[in-house]
Amino acid sequence: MATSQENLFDDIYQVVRLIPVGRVTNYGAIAQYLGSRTEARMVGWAMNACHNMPDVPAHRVVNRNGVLSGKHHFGGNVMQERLEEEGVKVENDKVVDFNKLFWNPLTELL
DNA sequence: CCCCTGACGGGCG
DNA sequence: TCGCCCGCCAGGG
Repeated sequence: MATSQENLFDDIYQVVRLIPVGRVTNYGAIAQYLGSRTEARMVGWAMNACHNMPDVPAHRVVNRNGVLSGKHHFGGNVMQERLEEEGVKVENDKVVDFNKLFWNPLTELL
């Protein structure tokens, strides 16, 4: 513990936890919000380690196309059902009206 | 030590 | 508008 890397991961989880219900965001937005030190891939990588963080709504994080790129990691269509349960319509593994449901930490959070 | 992959994104042709 | 390539960081073989 006390490693700067964990701090970075925790920072990513922090932002993801701030995502309101019924809203979705993309990896690049989180990375950009944290700074250039983080890249979209790193966010995804952190999400891969979020298995120890049940409070991290990783299902609300999709790619810039609004596609549930990480749904495969949730197992079956858990990610999709999770989003629909929160009021987010998902069709063809893609978030409907992703443009409207998009939550930008750089704009809405800051 | 070297190579490849990965829950991505943006730029160029 | 669609398709392809490069870049970024980290972990595994």
